[in-house]
Amino acid sequence: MKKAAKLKITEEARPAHKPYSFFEDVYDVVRQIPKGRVTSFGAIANYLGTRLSARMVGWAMNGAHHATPPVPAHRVLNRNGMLSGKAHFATPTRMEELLMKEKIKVENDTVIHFEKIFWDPAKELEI
DNA sequence: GCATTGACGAAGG
DNA sequence: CCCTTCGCCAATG
Repeated sequence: MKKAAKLKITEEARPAHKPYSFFEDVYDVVRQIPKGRVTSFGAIANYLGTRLSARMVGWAMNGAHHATPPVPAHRVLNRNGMLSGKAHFATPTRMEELLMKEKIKVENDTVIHFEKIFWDPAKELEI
């Protein structure tokens, strides 16, 4: 489901009690990341058609905490496979722990074999 | 309403 | 190869 999220943002605005559709799109993609796999902000942004707005994906994750159903934000890393958002979790080690549970090895705040378990929505999901 | 700030990323020096 | 700058755009002061 590739849609003009960018346009919907400005159009639908946000009802406050409801998140931006762009955010929902991000959440939707993140929720579809297979267990044991990870992706990057850029990949998601690219899938949504806003390749140059990877920051927005990160910003979207800000609301992922109170999003329902829950969003596995720990599977989203920066392009280097680093746990850039671990500071935003309940505890600084929460993100790493969640990844470890999925057999994903983390070392020095970076996912090992990142390219190997990388999951590109634009490629794996729909095109 | 302008300025600053990001869970980013690519390009330039 | 490391560091800086710039683009992107919503949110916040």
